[in-house]
Amino acid sequence: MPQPPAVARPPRQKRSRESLERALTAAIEVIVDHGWDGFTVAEVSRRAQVSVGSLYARFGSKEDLFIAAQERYLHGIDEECSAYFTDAKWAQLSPRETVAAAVQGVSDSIERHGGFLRGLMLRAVVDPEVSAHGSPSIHHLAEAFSAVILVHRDSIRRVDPELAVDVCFRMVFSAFGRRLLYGPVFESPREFSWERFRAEQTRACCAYLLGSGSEDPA
Amino acid sequence: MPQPPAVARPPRQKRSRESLERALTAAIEVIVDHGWDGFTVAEVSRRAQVSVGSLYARFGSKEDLFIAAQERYLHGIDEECSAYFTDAKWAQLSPRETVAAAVQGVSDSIERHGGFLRGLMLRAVVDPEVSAHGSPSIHHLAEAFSAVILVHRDSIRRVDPELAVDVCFRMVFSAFGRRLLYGPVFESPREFSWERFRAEQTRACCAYLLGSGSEDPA
Amino acid sequence: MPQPPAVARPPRQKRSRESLERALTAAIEVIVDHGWDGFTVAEVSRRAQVSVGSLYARFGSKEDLFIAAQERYLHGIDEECSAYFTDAKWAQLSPRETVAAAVQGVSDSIERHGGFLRGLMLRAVVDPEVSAHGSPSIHHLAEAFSAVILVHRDSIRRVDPELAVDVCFRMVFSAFGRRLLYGPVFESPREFSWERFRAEQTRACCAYLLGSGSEDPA
Amino acid sequence: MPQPPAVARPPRQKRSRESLERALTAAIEVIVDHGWDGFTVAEVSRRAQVSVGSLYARFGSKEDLFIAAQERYLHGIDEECSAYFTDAKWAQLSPRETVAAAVQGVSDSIERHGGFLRGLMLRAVVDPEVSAHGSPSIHHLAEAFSAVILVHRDSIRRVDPELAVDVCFRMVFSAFGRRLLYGPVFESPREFSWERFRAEQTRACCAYLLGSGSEDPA
DNA sequence: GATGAATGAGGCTTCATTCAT
DNA sequence: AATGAATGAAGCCTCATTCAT
Repeated sequence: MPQPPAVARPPRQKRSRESLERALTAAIEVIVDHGWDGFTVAEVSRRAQVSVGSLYARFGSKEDLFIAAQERYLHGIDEECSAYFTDAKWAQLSPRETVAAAVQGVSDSIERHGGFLRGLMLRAVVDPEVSAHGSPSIHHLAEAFSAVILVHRDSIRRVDPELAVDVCFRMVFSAFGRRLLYGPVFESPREFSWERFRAEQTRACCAYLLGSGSEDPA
Repeated sequence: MPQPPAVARPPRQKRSRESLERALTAAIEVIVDHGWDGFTVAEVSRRAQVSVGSLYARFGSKEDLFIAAQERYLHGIDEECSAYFTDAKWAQLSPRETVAAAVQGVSDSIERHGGFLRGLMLRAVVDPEVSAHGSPSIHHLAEAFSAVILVHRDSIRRVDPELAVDVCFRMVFSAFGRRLLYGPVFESPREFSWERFRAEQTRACCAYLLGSGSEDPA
Repeated sequence: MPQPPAVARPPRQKRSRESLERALTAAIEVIVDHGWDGFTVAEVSRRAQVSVGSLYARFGSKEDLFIAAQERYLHGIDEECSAYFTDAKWAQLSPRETVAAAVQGVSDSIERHGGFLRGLMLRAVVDPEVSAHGSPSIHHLAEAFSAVILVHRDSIRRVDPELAVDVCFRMVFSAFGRRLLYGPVFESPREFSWERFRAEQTRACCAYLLGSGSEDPA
Repeated sequence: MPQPPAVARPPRQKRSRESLERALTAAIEVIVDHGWDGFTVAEVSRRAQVSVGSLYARFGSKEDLFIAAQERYLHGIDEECSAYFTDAKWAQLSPRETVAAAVQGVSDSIERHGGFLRGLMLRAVVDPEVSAHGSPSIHHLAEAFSAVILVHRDSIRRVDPELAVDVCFRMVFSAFGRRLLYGPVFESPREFSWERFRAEQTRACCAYLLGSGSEDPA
């Protein structure tokens, strides 16, 4: 599982730790509320009640501040993800139910953290550091997703089940990520609710992984 | 099919048409080479050998210049897309081959125009005008994709074949679009070639649409 | 009386004269509608349906265009003024009535042409050419104002009646001019209607020129 | 009496207060030396030895900088005005002398601050904020002018002495303001010294307010 | 360490004027 | 002569980063 932030210079005193705390919280809020375009050092300073100078003392640059906020935020997601995917419930699910629940885990996570993820994904396109620091959390999610499904490895009708599950994860993650950034009618005028979209993704994954029997009840 | 650019004020004289041409070409180049961040009015002016004033005479604002470049570029893609999807070859393909070729059409288009599309997609997240002007071309592609596959409607084992094909398009487009923006190992450390990725997308679509028989030859 | 425009290069052909005509009319309209800030060469060109090049061919610079428009406009005012102040009616008026009518003449003229005069006065502060070209018309008005009042020279209880009348004109012109530019409550919060203001100006002039007997009926 | 500037964000440190000081001083100088047209942010920055960014940190916009300079300047005038009109001398003056001194107070103030007032008045025509922020100081002057004269209310032969005095103030202020902006021969070719002009204004006011006895000693 | 004022490069846009057609 | 496209200097403003206190 990804580790806590390593970017910021570690603070020694309590007061310092608190203001670092506020800085990260504020940075996240700014991203959520105003997106990357509204993410200015001055705005974070104002919200965090931490001086610009301190921010630079701690983070070195705007980019690093962003990355630290990102790590902080993703750390939270990681824990959520771990909690979701290590629950006891999984043991009792059928392959099909497992896929459904796994897809739902990914979908929910993206939907719930949409505000921040928008800013993050936008930035990751352009800034390799952001991309590099964001990747592990997604890998972690991918890993968890794969693990629960691969429990049913025998039901997977693919030569390379690991690969197949990986492909599923990519499909699902891409589809929801895209929807998050561009809305439901960017690629196609047909509108879907988030739930319906998830249901279809699930069906597609089942069909791909589990093969026959996944057709609609005709 | 989407229409040619309507954003720029039409020039009257030949010299003028040439410089408009240069402006659009330069704008596209700048986006390809330096992305949105490098897309400054001054830079386009320099590359196009067209004065800033002329750009504003023609496009009114930086945003409009971007959109005009976008329309110009997408118009080219639209034509490519139309050419690809209206070819005679389609008549002779099996459902499975049809899906494969359709996926490949989308995949190739995205790969070939990756440079520009990166800038465009990045911008579409934030600027609703860009999004609105970009959408039709993707809808056009979606339509073409759907049309060729729906020829084999009878082979589709879904209650709502139109919807199913739409979902496929979204999956494929999202997956390739994402890979374009973030590279092959962003979501998962497992590396894929573009071709392999396409092959798996195809399998997934076949499984989802065509049902049994789509398993790997075990 | 001031002469017609001498600034613009005289046109030879009819078509030319017409477009020069349109240019001047348009220039005036622009000043009236959008003030000096909206007075751009491009805007005049658009309204006049005369190319920018032609405007420059004719007027040499934006400043000269403005001055030509000014002369054209003021020429009209001059004629109005002449008409007003040479009417037969004056012969039958008492000194007091004469002052009242003269003040009204000035007041009406300023009010009626307020739209253009605002732009003109604003410009005259800053541009000596504009000031120099505008002056004669006001001098003309001053002259007419003085002339009708000086008919009653014997009633004027001042050592230097010419000077006294001149002072009156300045007072009246300044007061109305100022009101035109700044509105009724700029100098003092007490509001006046334009008519009331004129009435008081008249009283002041009468008091100053004609002396005792000008008090309010106590 | 109008209050000191409230527009600029208050500085916390000494260095800061000094540079704010320099900014305002420089802004005023620029207006005096080059008028509104020369009042550019860059020029103020240069003169004040204060960076553009600092100006914006403090004033938010060019307009606000102008208004802050205006408030600063007018505050000085207000104090001068208060000093002049609350002096003990007034108690000993006759009505006629009082009017003369009051007119002189207005006249001197306008003459002394001509440089700045030109820029200010020019701007007030076009910018309602400037107008609104300038008005109170003139109202203050009007109030002082009225107060000293209304001490002699019994000598004023007008039904409404307050109104009459107000009218006088407007006449005087307009006349001097106009002369300031346009010079002595704009309305009439007859040249006057500033003093002579003031003398006549005084006579006119006396005649209007005090009635008979104001004739020139024939 | 912490603060927040100061810096100034760099971005967008306007518009008077010129000049090729 | 007439046209209107082209030019580019100049203006306003933002914001990442530095640095005096």
